[in-house]
Amino acid sequence: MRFIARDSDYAIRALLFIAGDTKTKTTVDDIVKKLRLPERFLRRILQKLAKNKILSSYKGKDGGFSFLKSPEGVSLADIIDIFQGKLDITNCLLKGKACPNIKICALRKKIKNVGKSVNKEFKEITIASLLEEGKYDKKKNRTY
Amino acid sequence: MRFIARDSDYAIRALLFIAGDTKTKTTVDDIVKKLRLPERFLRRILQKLAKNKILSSYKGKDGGFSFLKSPEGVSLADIIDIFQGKLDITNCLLKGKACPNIKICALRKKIKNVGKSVNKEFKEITIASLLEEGKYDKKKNRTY
DNA sequence: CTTTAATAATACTAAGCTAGTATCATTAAG
DNA sequence: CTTAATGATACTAGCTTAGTATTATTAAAG
Repeated sequence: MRFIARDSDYAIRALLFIAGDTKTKTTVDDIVKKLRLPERFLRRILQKLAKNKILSSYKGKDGGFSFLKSPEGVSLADIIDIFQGKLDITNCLLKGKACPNIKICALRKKIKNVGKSVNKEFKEITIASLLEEGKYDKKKNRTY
Repeated sequence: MRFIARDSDYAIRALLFIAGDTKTKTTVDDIVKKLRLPERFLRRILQKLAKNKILSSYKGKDGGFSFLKSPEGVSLADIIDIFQGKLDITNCLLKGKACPNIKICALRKKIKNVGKSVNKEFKEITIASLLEEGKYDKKKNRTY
């Protein structure tokens, strides 16, 4: 089972790059050159991040992307929510059909609770916190 | 994001039925009639459960399925593992390609930990424990 | 020793999802 | 008005999911 889809993953990489960038506006080309991600795909990802008020986008010459929310305010939970949907979708798969246990379902309730706790943990992982760890690694000559 | 795929879901329903069945061997037809699940699909699911030593299968007349492990020993983690693969697959999606942060990845380490704790919680949800709750609901005229 | 009632193995398939690509439109600076 | 950026939208190959279909095997019972 995979927690992180490719678009979420690329989004996080890109956000880390933008957060660590010295320029006030970062272009898609800058990110692509550094992170070697597929350009058009990344464009759509950044567009989605802009639509979801994570980034601001600026069209035209000297355009690019910058954070709208601060990196402290952007968590893994937010990203996963945007690209993969809410974590706690644990609906009954037989809904509508003749399900013998339609009224309550102990299992689903339990899973929902697990989903909630995962969500809580993911909320604590922010772009800012990851960037901090990234800086630490920079000393060892590792970049994010 | 979905935690439980359809085959896992059907597997759990079927296991709950088998665990609660008074017969020593339960046939696929019995389960299909009661739970209204797609027969051929369910067959393959039960075969997989047998291959994975969760159930014993008996061919021929008077054949059917029964628990090999006890229902106490079969957890949600086991089922998900069988049908959806291990929970903590958080490999770097850029592995092999030129990844700027190939050596360590703080994010992935964190996610791996979340995966581990989910796995722990899923290990505590057993067929037996779900059956207990089912029995409680039976008093309210609800069957599993 | 054949019929019957069960599972086993394996191949196939339609629909939807994932991870992209391609094209054209819009915008703003200089 | 050219250039350099993003925006919107449509398309697509390959994979995954949720099944179906077919043929083989096995064991009990008459």
